[in-house]
Amino acid sequence: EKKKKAPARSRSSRFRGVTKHRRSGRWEAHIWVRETGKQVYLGGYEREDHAAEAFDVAALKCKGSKAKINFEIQKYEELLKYIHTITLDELVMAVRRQSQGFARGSSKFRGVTRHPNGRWEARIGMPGSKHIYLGLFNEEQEAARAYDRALVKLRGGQAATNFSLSNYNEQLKEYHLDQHQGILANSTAAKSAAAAGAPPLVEGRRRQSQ
DNA sequence: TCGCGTAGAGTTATTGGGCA
DNA sequence: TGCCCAATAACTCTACGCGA
Repeated sequence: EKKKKAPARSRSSRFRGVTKHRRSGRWEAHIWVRETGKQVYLGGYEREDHAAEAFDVAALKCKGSKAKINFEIQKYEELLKYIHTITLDELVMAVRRQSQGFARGSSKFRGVTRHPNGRWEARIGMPGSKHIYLGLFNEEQEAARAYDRALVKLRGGQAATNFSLSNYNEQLKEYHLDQHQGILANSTAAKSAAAAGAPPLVEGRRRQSQ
């Protein structure tokens, strides 16, 4: 659980929905989506006005022509026709693709990077700037699948995989098994048994992991 | 060539100020 | 008072490069 204190706010940009990134110094656009109750990231930009435009487009999709935007609505007349034909998610992805941030990465898959030797390296990030190395692959897709499998094992249904989650039923089962065993291992009974020198409730699993 | 460490950047989650 | 939104901390991903 994160506990933070935010200092007194002062707007970093003259544009609505635009903020300056603390570390990179680049401009980012965000919008609050009432339907989901969540803030949506719209991408990182070199120019403040480009970020403002990204916000405007998303605001027009969310709130229609009544939205409070940074520029004149006439600027988006052509875009408005297109905006109505797609979902908010699609719009957000399209906007992000146009941001500089989306261009990072030599692979089109998450968790996959190109090694200097031309092969594809898969690795998965862990809290505390740690990473799990998953291996080198000749095919980009292979590396992406390796990443997906590892991610599903770690996060289950919450994993943001490259391919459909239905491809990873085995890993999902393993994840649920781990969750269940974790609950057992953390239970009061298990703790008191462990304190008394009793063997763990899930010995088979422990042996497997060693 | 492989495996890994690390810095820097992108993304998400959370907090709290401000306004209706 | 509650919601919207800006700010920012934390997390995650990727590029780069180095040693085995």
